[in-house]
Amino acid sequence: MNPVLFIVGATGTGKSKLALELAQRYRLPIMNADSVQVYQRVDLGTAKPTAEERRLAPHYLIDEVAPPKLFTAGQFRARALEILAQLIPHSPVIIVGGSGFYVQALQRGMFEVSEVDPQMVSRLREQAASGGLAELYAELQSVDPDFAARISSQDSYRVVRALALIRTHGKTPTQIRQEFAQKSAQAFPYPFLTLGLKIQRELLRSRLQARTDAMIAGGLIDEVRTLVAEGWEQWSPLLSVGYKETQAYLKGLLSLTELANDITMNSMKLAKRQGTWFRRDPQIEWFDVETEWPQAVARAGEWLQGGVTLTGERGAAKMRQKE
RNA sequence: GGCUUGGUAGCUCAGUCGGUAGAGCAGAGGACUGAAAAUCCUUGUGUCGGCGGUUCAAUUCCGUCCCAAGCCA
Repeated sequence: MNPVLFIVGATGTGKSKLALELAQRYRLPIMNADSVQVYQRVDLGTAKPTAEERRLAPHYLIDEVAPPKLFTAGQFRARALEILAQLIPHSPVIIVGGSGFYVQALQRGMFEVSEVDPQMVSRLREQAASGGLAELYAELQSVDPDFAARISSQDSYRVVRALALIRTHGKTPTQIRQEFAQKSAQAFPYPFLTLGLKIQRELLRSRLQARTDAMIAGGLIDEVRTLVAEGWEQWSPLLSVGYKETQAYLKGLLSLTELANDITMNSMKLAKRQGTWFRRDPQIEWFDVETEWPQAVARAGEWLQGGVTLTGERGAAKMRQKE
């Protein structure tokens, strides 16, 4: 069976560049695993591959959804598996992205629960936002004390999600997790290798500074202005790094210099969180983009070409596990 | 030149009626199962502008000098 190569790491490390290099060399398709690049019309601020770059290799799961629609990790997993089922019979696939949660969703599976009612969720969110969070957390504590203990009482996001699950399905997060644990064997049906790209922090900072300047010079502000004028200011991608700051700029809350500084700063914070996420995955093979790029390319090539037979102990073990 | 207000953590500032000081942000580390570029947790010793004086004790009071902003000449 054809193998899958994941390329992960923080924003600005060069994941897309590596993917494109490999895709061209071996004539392979690229699938996106970035939670913001799946959205249409947020192009400049997301560092999406350009139209030219997309001509060099087929890209999937970019521009999947238009405003005001949202895309979730669960939907990502489902779509990604559909697409892989089409592609894998014909070729290996490269999956690139910095959204650890999406990568995990694909590699390790998602709890099997149906959609929750969006209206109920927005009511819960409003309640949490208007001083009712403590009450909601207390309710969660009484229904699912184990889960409540694992999260912060201030974590409005998870408190709301937990209560939405409980009210929709009559099951607690703890129950859902336990049920899932018993049948999660076949989360990802293809042999895969995950490469992680790392970079020295100060180098990343200067790269992100340059990238921010290029985004602004390239028309980020106009991109945001147009979307805001159409009424999408609360649309999730417009609250992501680069977009929320530009919205603040358009409201006159920031100067142009402050805009650039804030975007770079928040990109660094994002990179830090992404690094924290991926660092805990012991299966990732890490390469420093400054000093180990050729090694990364070589390792990827070995995996993509030879697939299972040439990848040594680790790949073989993984393959046996998958069979 | 005179007057006024400031000078406290990398930044913005609070505070100490005299007993060597603490918030937010930044920075660092971490968590993470359907908005995840989200949401959240942990982490605060710095000649309290310099030098002198008073005092058992000064970042705090007094003097003086330096720096910044404003007002008056």
